[in-house]
Amino acid sequence: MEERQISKAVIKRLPRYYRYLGEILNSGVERISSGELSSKMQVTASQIRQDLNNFGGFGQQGYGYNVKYLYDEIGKILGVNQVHPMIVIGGGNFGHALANYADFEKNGFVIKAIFDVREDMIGTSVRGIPVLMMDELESYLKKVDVEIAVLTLPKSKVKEVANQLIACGIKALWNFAHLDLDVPDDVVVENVHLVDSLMQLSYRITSYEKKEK
Amino acid sequence: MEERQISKAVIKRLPRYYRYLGEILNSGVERISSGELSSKMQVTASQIRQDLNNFGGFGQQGYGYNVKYLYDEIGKILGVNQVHPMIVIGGGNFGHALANYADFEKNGFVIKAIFDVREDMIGTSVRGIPVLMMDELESYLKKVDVEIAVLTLPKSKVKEVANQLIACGIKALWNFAHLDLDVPDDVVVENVHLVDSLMQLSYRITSYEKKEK
DNA sequence: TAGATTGTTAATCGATTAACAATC
DNA sequence: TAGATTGTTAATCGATTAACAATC
Repeated sequence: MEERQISKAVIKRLPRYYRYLGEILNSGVERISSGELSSKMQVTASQIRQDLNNFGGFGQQGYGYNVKYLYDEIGKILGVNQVHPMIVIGGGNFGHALANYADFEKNGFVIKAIFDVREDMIGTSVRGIPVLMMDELESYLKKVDVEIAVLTLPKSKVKEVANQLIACGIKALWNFAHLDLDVPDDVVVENVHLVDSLMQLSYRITSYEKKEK
Repeated sequence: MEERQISKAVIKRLPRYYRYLGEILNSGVERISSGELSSKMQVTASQIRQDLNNFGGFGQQGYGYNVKYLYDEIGKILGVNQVHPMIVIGGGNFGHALANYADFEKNGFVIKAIFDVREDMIGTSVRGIPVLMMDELESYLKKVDVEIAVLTLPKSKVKEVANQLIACGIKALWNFAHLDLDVPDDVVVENVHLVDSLMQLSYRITSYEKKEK
């Protein structure tokens, strides 16, 4: 039950480990030491070992880590060994782009439907994913098992829709709207704040130029 | 010249302060204390004061902070008081979505052109933003001042294009491809790794369910 | 002046790095 | 067995929080 809380910083690094290990695996390498991985990834070997040991001992003294095994184990930790059915709310440009992006499926994130309010989208589909109307949402969620709802709708409507989704039992929101959602404890929200990301870039440009003067 | 290095954690919080202050400003509030802001934003008042004091004393004892002034000052720190001309490389779904997203412009991030290789896009435009061909890129960059290049092209082509851009003098890359770019010291890269974000969400779903058992 | 709240120093907490005994 | 490399403890570093003197 009560597992030790893993820090956010560690979780944030896991997908990157997973990605590098996948590439190393594809290149046919069988084993790797924390030292080798360290130099590839530009993090310390110590950090790699500490991070991994939060979840258990995946390596072997004198040998290192078996790439395939470690890759799979990190996959399990991240939950990408399972299928995560998703729906996209908002059939605008962003919703379309996400639905068209095949990389998600490779990791088990499967978009089942797109919801929108625009009536001219009735009957359309994106890469085989049907576009449904928002008023069908609740009945849809009663029939179909959905784990993650992706929010790509206008800021003004997000809160209302999020509440509706939560009321229907959705426990995970991937939020692209530029606001913070206030949700119950058992609902997880991951934000993608593109404007914030751009501002951080802008800060770094500005501060770099300042330093040079 | 040699300013004290501001930590990444602080920079990451600045856009959020900026957003909240913008909303508070719009609601007509003139002054705010770190305590009030603290309860709105769910961070400690102490952190707010520490963060701000990295850049100077923006408040006044006994009074708090003038919302408009603080908002503007953070804007300057982030560089959103300036115009940042951008180009988008990759006219696919994502490039289109970004070009259509008007929120960037509000903060000074203006997309000037979209570049693609697909010849059927010649002469087209998105919201008035022209789509140009990749072979025009270098001559375009000689004529037009561009600060940020947005990379929304297939993984396989990103590195090559990034090098080309850097050779043309671009100093800032906003990278949507799922790989880490290796760039010179004077070039800044901000990554948007959507798959990583989704995996973090997935981890939190999985670990939450585990705890509940 | 008294009250409020900042700016800033000190204390605490957590994360990263270093070191090394355990062990393959 | 000797060499390599992990798992893990200890040391360091940095970030957050608490406390309070300065001051509006």
